[in-house]
Amino acid sequence: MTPDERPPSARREELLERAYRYALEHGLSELSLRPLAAAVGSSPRVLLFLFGSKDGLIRALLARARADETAALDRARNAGEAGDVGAALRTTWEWLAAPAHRPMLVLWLQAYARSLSEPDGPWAGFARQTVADWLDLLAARTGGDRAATDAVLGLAVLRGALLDLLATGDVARTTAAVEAYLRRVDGPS
Amino acid sequence: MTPDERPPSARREELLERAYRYALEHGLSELSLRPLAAAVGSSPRVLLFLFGSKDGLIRALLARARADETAALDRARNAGEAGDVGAALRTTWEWLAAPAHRPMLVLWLQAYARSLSEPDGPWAGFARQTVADWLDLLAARTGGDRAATDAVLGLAVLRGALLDLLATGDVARTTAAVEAYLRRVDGPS
DNA sequence: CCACTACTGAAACAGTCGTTTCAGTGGCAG
DNA sequence: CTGCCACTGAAACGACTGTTTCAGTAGTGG
Repeated sequence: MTPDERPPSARREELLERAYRYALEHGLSELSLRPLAAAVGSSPRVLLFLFGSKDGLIRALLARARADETAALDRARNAGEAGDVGAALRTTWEWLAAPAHRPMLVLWLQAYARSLSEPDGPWAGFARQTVADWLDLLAARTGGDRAATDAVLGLAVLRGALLDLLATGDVARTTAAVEAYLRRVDGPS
Repeated sequence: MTPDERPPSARREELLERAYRYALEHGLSELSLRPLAAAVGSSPRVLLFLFGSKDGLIRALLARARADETAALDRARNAGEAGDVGAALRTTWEWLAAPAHRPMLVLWLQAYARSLSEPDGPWAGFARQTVADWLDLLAARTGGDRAATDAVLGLAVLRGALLDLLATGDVARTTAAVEAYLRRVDGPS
């Protein structure tokens, strides 16, 4: 009998939220139960009981991180008029560049990288899914093939600038690059 | 007395090369000495002797990976005429999109992500350094401020498209996006 | 009161980790 | 032959890993 994870409960969600905040500070790669349990005021015994296994915990944390990402996705969806890819990109970049979101984005990149080198385990499919989510959003604003390519390119600009920003912390330089792109795609008018 | 790592020797470089190939298959995050030693036909004792510590080994592997990156950087430097950023980007993308380089690039992304969440340890500075290397190259081809921004943007396009490619494996779609960008930056002429 | 569910503490299990200790190899210079 | 040097094997050390066993506790509904 594989120990199943418990259905959502008050205690489970409280501990998940605290564990998520702990993961934002310490990263997911080196997470281990005993220090985590001590930090969130619990015990390894309880974490295993509520989440079934460490993999179950990681899956739950990844899902929690995806909830933050979905929030950003919705914000982009409601930005500007329908069909206005530029507005969606601009809004999303503002969100990405906000210093408060940096720990979450580092966590996101970690999960992305890990899911590439470990097709099995709780990380599986994270990268593929996150790409698909964003492309769906951006492509839904468009019609033809050329516009689909624009969505792929726009997403690449955001993600590449984000990589740069996370490494250097240089908001001004990376924002200038994103805006240079938007100026070209919107037309110089 | 901290156990120092030995100077380069025939045996050291041979084992480093084998360990590098092992890391390309299994990733760096979960690397541990005993399985690695078994795979490369050695023992933990010898790896510690030659590299001083596990951190020393990782530093050596990271440096080895950087050697591959430097090769790509030189290829970009020699592409097209001086001042032709587009040619450098195009050449680099061909290199990035080659299936043979994929394991190395996944490894690169792993190191990048890890160096963001762990400022100390052997990973330190990897992300910042790799960004700086490429920006130096691309910016050296240019003069004014606008061109510097173009370099940042061009690099972002490559890295963003690479993230997409590594997750989805879709060479055609990501290459189309990169070329759409190059067409705009070179001008429609 | 009683049974039931949800949760918890303490301790132990078997395994892996990086590293160290001790004791050697084989080869090559003097 | 002697001494030095690069390298190696076997075994152990203590710390840490996820997980399990056993034994509870608090609260709630019948």
